[in-house]
Amino acid sequence: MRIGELARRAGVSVRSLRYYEEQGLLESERSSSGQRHYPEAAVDRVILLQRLYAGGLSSRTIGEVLPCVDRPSSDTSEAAFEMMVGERDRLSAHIEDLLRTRDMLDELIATNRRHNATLASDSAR
Amino acid sequence: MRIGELARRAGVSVRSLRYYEEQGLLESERSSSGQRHYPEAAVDRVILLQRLYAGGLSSRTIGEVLPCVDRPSSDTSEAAFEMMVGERDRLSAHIEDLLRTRDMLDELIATNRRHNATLASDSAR
DNA sequence: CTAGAACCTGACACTGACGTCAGAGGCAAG
DNA sequence: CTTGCCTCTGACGTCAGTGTCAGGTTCTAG
Repeated sequence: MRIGELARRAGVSVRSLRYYEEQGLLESERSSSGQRHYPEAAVDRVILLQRLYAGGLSSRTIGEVLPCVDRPSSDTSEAAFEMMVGERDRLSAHIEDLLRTRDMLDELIATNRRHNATLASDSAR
Repeated sequence: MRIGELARRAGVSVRSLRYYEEQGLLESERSSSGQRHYPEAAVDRVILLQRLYAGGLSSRTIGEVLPCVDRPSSDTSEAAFEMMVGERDRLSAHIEDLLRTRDMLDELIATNRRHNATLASDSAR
């Protein structure tokens, strides 16, 4: 398929796909006229990339981790595996932090609700 | 206290504090010579700001939400309260997304471990 | 054949919370 | 008074993924 279809099916912009290729994260075959062509599998690949980006991994980090995805065997660099584990831990810590922030927001919301309820019952008298 | 001490105690840079003030998120009294002075409470205020930033809120959004923190009563704009609830929901969705990403990473890690274990036992024969 | 959609490369714009530097003034200790 | 550290304003730099525009080529439907 060509880049436009891939973009639609993976839910990203054409610009992003070209960027991923530039970063070495997505391959394409070129037709004689220079247009990119992708296999079916590219859709899942792009979705995978999106998920890693969503996890806060940078292009560089994704590039260093991808070998573990493409060839999950011990000939895959040990460093890539360690990197992946490290990113998982970083992500876990980040999630914990976000949970704390959400808890704080929940407390603020509850406090506001209480105040409003109090004022409402006051004015109802 | 002056800006340097506040920065140290709240664990942020001096630059950030000035930025927060510029964004209307942090007040300071100025000495006759123009230096900023802060009360004790500023430490907690800055930590609160950091937590909101950590939650992915922008300066503008934080500014719109702060009234709920400073004056949690119904004279606080309804919009500010809605905004806070909206941000909580956005944050929840974001956390869910990160959890999915972490699950994916865990699967990848498990797959790699299995392959390595397999190869190790093969080579042991 | 032709119009229009899709594609190409290259490059600059953007966002936002800062880092960093310059040049100048402020303040406590010796 | 001076040394050295802190602070001030103002302004430009950064990063990274993506938007967007320009100017040109290619594909496809009719």
